[in-house]
Amino acid sequence: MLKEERQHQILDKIKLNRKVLSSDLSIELNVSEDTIRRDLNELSAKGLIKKVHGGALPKDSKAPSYEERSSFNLKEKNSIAKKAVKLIKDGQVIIMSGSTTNLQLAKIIPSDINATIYTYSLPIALQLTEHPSIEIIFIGGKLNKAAQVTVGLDVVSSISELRADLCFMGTGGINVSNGMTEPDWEVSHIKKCMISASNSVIVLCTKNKLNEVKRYAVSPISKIDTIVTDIDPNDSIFNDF
Amino acid sequence: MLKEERQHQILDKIKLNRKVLSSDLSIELNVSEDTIRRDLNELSAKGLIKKVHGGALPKDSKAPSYEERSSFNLKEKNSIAKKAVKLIKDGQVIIMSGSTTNLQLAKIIPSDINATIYTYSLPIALQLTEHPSIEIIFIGGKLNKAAQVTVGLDVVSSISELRADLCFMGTGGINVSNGMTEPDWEVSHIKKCMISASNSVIVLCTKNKLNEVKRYAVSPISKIDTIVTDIDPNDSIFNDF
DNA sequence: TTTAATACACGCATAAATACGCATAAAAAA
DNA sequence: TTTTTTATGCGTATTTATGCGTGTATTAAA
Repeated sequence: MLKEERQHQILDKIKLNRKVLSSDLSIELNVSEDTIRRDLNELSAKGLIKKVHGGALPKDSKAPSYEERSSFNLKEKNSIAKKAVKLIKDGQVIIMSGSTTNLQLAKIIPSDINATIYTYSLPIALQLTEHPSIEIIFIGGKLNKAAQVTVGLDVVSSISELRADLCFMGTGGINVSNGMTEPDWEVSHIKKCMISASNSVIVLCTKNKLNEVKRYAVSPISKIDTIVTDIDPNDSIFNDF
Repeated sequence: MLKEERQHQILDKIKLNRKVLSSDLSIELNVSEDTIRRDLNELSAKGLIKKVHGGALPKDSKAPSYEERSSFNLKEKNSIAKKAVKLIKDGQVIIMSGSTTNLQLAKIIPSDINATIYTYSLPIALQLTEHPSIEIIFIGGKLNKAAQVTVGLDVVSSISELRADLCFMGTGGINVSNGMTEPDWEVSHIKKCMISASNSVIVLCTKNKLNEVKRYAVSPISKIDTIVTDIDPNDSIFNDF
């Protein structure tokens, strides 16, 4: 039996039984436990399963939880948020997409600011409940558990009916020729709506997203009014822009 | 049984019963208490549970402000939630109002239950994102910061368009002659909608709410299918019902 | 407070699982 | 073909998981 074939069977079995033992597999597939272990280690390295002592389990389906991601690059995100918050003027209507950078922004909005904020992100809405004067409108729909944001047609149609002064959004990637891009189709669609609903579009973007290109286009660079980043303004990376 | 498997079962049991004893687990999982203790210590080191003398408790991870309110009458609320969770059948469509008792309920829904849950409460939705299989639909609208729920016309009209099997709701007060009542006009209106959208209405109600009467009527007792409380079924308080 | 009963941490022993080096077999490339 | 790479199995040293005994800490009862 080919190695690849065998590994495929292992994956199937894990999917079916939610657990496998190296000892069982060794007998079942007529190879030594050593070989099984090597298989499991490879599959684990590819992130397809979770190797444990004695066998393997299905990989924790949840992509790195929201909490974990929010601590990654926290310093940069905070510095971006600090710059972005200055763009908020009293009395504005604002749409915020769900990103950890936006969450940082929500945390630091000065308490004397009055504004109406539309969002479809659970953590951002929850954060904003601590602000004394901001009016929060939550955009309902089907919840994406991993990202803790609502998605789907309801969200799209709700946003289409809005009119906002500002819109803060995170991004999957951005560069000069492709503009803003997202890895998820639904999100890309929602962001298109956000852009057409807003007078001014502000993209919050950490260094690592710059010059990244994802699968689905959101908007050409020309439609973006402001990009806030954590990069030195003299950096050569800006030559293109 | 694999170590990881066992630890996962321990976590499930803590989630369900809000407490476990090392001695019980030892018998139940067929390992020595020593092993159980080592498991509990590991889970505790990972921050997943709180180890105490004799066993372990769930680790509470919510913001302290909300926590304070939740912890009032927590014991009673939890006992109500345990009874109520048994009423959930696989595949049902459920509406949940925003109350701390409902939040307790959301925490202990067994992970093998499949259901679609509509809610307009931020904490409940956030809690449900940790459930592996439940589909969550968040009902959008203007946010009430204190209660962390959406309110207003949007909510009313969204709920009116629904059809649900079950509806779990907290209440401001309930008695025989006035039925269910609420101190807030908007909330009373939303709850009326919930009732007409659901085939079966379940009211979760702590002792102190019984025989209370608030300003705005929601529903006569006749429209309520089930009341779950923390009171002894022989209590004289039930004579009227 | 003193005392008895549990629950606990620690060290050790054991068995199972694992990693590593090496030899060989199988497959692919030259 | 020969050479090179890859996959596999085996022996051995190491690591991990677990249970048990002992002394200590914690809790509850007297």
